[in-house]
Amino acid sequence: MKIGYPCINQTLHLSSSRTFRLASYSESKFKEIVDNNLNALTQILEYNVSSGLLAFRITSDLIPFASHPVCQLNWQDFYQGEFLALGKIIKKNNLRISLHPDQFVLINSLREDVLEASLRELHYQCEVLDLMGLNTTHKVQIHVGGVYDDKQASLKRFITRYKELPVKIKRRLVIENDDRLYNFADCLFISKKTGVPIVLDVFHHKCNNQKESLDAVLKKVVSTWKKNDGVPMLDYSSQDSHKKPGSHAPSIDVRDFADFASRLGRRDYDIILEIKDKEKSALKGLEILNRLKKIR
DNA sequence: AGGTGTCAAGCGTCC
DNA sequence: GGACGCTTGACACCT
Repeated sequence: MKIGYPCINQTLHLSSSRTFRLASYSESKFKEIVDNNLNALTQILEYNVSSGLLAFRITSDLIPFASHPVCQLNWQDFYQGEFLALGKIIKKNNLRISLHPDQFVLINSLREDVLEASLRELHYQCEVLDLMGLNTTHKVQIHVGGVYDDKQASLKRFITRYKELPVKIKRRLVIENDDRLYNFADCLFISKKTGVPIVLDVFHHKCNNQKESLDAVLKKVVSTWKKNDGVPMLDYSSQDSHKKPGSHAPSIDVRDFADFASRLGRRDYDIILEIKDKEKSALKGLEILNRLKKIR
């Protein structure tokens, strides 16, 4: 069982997701920012290793504009050495890595230009993992996408598009249930037709479900992950009690997490805590997992 | 130095 | 049909 957090570390005063405006794009600016981001990522991973946080989501902003036509530099070759060095840290310490393209990546879009941009972005994110020399247990996770006034047709379009993906993307892609449009049952339907593994977002599942028990859902989730996909990944967060349903808590709800963790049983999962104070909550989560392990 | 409007990209909801 | 939310940071320009 590994636990970690997404993208940003608040203890170290550095960022692996610095970016800049498209209007101010230049090759030197690009190199300056990417140098910074790769260096920051190295330090964040080292912090994670020394803290026992062995799961981590790398930011989509690591290489700004990597999938945009404005970027003409062959960054894959230019930063080959840096990527390999990062991969070495990851492999040596047995870290689990994911990436999560944001809301613009929609492989079931009705718009051709959106689909093309999405494929370019997926290609970039998969390439980052490839360049690090990582195997296919390191994943790129997306949501199913839009509904476009016809959920059945949009589900089917996702399936068709998925089947047409290049192997480079397909072997890393996993889907995640969301809080409004496509719930776990929808993801399972897609997974059965395609074999795509499912990242269960436990919090979204609470918001949007068909009354399946957590245990029943987890059992099904596990069956979607094959040997080459590694241990199933979960996203966890809890409700901000001061905000409307669906809002992420500022800090981990220790009791809720302990309750959730105790229901995971003996099966193995890697968990990303999507909580605003990042590594601070992840460290509390790690402590809870360690305590549970001792009791068992 | 600190404040703030804005940023490559989409979609759904609300009015 | 336009504004806003998602979820949020950080750039870039202003004072």
